[in-house]
Amino acid sequence: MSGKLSNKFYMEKKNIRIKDIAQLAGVSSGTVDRVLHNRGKVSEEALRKVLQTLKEIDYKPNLIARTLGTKKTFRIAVLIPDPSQDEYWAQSEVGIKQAINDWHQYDVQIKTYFFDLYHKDSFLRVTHAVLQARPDGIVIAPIFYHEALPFLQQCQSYKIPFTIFNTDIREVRPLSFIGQNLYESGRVAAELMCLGHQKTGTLAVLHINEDSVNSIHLLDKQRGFQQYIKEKDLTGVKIKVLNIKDSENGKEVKRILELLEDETLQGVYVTTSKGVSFIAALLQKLNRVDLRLIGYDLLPENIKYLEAGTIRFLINQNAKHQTFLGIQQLANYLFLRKEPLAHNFLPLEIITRENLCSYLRSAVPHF
Amino acid sequence: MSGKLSNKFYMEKKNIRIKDIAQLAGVSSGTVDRVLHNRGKVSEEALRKVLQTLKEIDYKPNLIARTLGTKKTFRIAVLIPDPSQDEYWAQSEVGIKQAINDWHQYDVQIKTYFFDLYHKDSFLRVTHAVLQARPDGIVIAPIFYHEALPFLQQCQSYKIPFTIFNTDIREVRPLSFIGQNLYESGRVAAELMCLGHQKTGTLAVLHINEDSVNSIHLLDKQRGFQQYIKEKDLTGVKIKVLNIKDSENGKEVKRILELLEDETLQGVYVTTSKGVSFIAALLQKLNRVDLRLIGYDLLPENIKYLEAGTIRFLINQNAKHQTFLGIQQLANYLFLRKEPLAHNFLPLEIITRENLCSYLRSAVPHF
DNA sequence: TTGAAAGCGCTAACAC
DNA sequence: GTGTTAGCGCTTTCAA
Repeated sequence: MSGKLSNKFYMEKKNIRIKDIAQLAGVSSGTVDRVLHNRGKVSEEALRKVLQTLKEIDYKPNLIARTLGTKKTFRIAVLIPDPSQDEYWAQSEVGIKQAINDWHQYDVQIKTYFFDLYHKDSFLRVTHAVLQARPDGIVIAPIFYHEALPFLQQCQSYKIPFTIFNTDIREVRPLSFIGQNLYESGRVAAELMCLGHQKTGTLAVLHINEDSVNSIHLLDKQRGFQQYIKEKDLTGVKIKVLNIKDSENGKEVKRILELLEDETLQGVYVTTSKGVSFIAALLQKLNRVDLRLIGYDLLPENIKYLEAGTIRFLINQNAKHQTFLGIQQLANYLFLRKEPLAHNFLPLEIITRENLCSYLRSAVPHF
Repeated sequence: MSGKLSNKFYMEKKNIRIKDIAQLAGVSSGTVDRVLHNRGKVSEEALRKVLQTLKEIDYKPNLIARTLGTKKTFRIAVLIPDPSQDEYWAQSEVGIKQAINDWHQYDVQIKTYFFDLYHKDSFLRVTHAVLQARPDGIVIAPIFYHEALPFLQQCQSYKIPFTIFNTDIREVRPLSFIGQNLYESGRVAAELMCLGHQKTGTLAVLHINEDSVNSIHLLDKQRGFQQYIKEKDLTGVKIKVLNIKDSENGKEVKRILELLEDETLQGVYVTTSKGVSFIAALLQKLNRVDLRLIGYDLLPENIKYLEAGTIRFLINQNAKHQTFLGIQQLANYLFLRKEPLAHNFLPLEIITRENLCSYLRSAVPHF
């Protein structure tokens, strides 16, 4: 340290190793290791000495060496709906693929399990298969609440750590949850809807093509939307809520058309990622592109209408990032013992025609 | 592979090691290593054999083992303006601190060099100090173009890799550039400005408290803003551009006040992060909060006015993330030999009152 | 209960 | 030119 004054960085000392601690404490490195991981079998005396030196210095283990030392290979199961059924989940799968790519070389094996987006029994089958496989960790989008709950409780009793994304389940304590605050999401939509608009007229909230299971969550968005309007004291503004189970169904389409014919209608907020392009198509046909249309996610169809100007705003839920992060956190936990944050609420990204390509360009970070 | 059928993951094979390649090619692992890093001293014959097997299999080196094997400690110099002079650069420093924290345990030493935001000679002094220290890599915000250029060319001739962030310098080929597309940034501002507004009136573009050096870049924003208006064919909209060198100066303030008294004024776009809170304060005083005010960055002052509703939109340049990413990419390059993308244009994040806290909550990812 | 030692996959120095 | 080998810091096994 004294002889290298020409080196601007000389003040940085090398990290302390287990060996150093052992030396300072007057024990062997094996004993230090046992203390660090309290694997027992350490005498009072040795324990005291090691803890003492540990207190005096700031030991940060070399995670890389640790990783190399433990030859254990981890197996992670990822459960999401079948990507071929839904563009949103197709994006999620992209995140999985990226994570697989990142971790492949380190004996972290990631296996994907798809279940049918519309059939709970398919989900149940998959969860059974996962439990059979006894993975070291699980990453899951628990969109079927009632079926997911017992499964996750089972995981807990098996001591299999899991991270949850997309849909929160409050009853279980996951290693971490990754998602967005849906209430705030609704508020953001309302804010964008009202910006520069007149203080009268009708706004519509549409829940399209979603299972009733999910609608619990969609109600959060709706609440946020309504609450914002209420707070702004926009008493001249009426909010119509429509629940469209099946946009292919003629009767349902008729309800939508009726809504769109409303002369006082100012804007439409679609709470589901797959619903908004359907409305956009209708608006184009009806030549009502003056309406302010707000929806979710950078799905190919949605992007098309955003670029065309029919959709004004998309709030990005970033399924790719959510999924990637979920796996990343679990793998880091297993592999490097890094505890993730319990709750990771991703930012509510506002996408417009003009900032769209800045988002399309920027990939999920690789590490 | 055959005996473990009960294991759902059995099909995943273990990663190939150098030793395996050596065996397959019928040479020693030393030779394989020499080929992989083309350190020469390999016979035609051996080279051929190794390359052949390398072609047949998909070898991904274990970066963790490599890291542990190379005992080299890297030294990275980071150059930014003095954080105490400017909140924007204070955020940048937060990114540095996070990176230091991440890399400390792996013998990647990061040293920060601050220079005076307003004095080029201070920058020159700092660059000399950096060159003296001969770091293994440099991360720099080259806000003084004419001074930075020769410095970076010097770095190139010394073969010191560097990443650039915040301000692009096209003449040199950095390892990577991290920043935003400023032209698009201006377009986004214009889009947000026009949304739901009437098609007549005046819009103001204000460059506040920036050196002429930076104004080259601010002009990009201005161009984007103007171009958007032009494309929209908003012929009734007039754009006033003001260049305010010093918002403390009475004369300059007067020019601003004159502008704000303009009855036709609809909105103000401030291209600099530190200028917008000054305008916001004025608007509050003049009780002209109906004006749409758009600025940059989540600085404490700006956040205050965004929450109050005086600022409608902030476009986030995310100095923290830019800086963190710059260091991250350089360190990964030195340490793990991961080539970053040459250009990393970060997304143009639109911040409103309602999505603000979702952004404040989400930290720069740690890895 | 403890220390010694092998080994994780790779790098780099060193003989031959 | 080539193969061998000693680490990197940690975990884990095995004697003692």
